[in-house]
Amino acid sequence: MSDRVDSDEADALLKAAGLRITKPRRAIARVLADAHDHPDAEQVLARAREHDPSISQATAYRTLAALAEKGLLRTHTFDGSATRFEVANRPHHDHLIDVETGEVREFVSGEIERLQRRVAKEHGYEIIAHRLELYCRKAG
Amino acid sequence: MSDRVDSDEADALLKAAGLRITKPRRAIARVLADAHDHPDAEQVLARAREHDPSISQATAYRTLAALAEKGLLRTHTFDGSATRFEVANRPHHDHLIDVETGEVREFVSGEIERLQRRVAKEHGYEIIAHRLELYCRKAG
DNA sequence: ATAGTTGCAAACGTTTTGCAATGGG
DNA sequence: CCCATTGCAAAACGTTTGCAACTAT
Repeated sequence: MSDRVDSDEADALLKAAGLRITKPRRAIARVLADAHDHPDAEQVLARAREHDPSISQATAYRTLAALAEKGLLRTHTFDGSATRFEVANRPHHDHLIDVETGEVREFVSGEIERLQRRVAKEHGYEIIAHRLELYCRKAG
Repeated sequence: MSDRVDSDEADALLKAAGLRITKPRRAIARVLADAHDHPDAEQVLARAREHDPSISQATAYRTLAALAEKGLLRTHTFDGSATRFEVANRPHHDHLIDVETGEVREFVSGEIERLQRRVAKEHGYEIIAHRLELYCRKAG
């Protein structure tokens, strides 16, 4: 019900990373906590500057790197483009990337995951993590 | 038995891409045909320069881009680092990575591929390419 | 002959870094 | 108070591009 929840989530990210809580970092963490997409550093910076216009590019990159290094953000490098970020505490999903627009859709397929486990098992392994990306174009 | 095979393979790559056969391109294609690893552009250039030291960076990038665009090279972008290349004339496969030893096994699952196409179709897309990596540990 | 290709160098987009000033614990 | 953090600007990095000279067909 209360907005405080979001603010707490942002601070929690920073604390979990062992980072001092500062105004720029709070704005950046807030952006990530609120994001429903997979923004790259430039987009994170632009959004954070709506809260605090004085934030520098360097701080955005440094904060993102620190959070990612501590495992609090997941990073995706779709093809050769800019690294995109998302908070890591959300349920697993895979990605479908529109190669023409760069749009990213999330999906989950229990069947695919089951088959992945079967493949792993056939090789004598169990899956710790996986990455599945579908590079697509709109069907004609 | 004969070395000519390699040279032909390099030329075949260029012809298949509809590119004129030139000395720099032949050297680059040769490097790719001979590669047993996944070199990035800089490595391809360095190796090609052993055959022809006058090759420019621009030509390396342009040739790699042309071959990749025609589907004759596969590209991998591990993390955010430089794009790596490999000739695409080997059958498609996915990767199972042993997170403890780093060993990489290749596998193919027609069923998974079929489900991938179904997922894409459900979103109104067709798959251009995909990447599937299973990070595993040996089953207890 | 002529369209495709080249090397060079400059530009590009993303990310990192050196530094002096600032500010959080 | 002290060290982490900041903004700035410049540099680093991988990659692309404009251009005039060259070359395969």
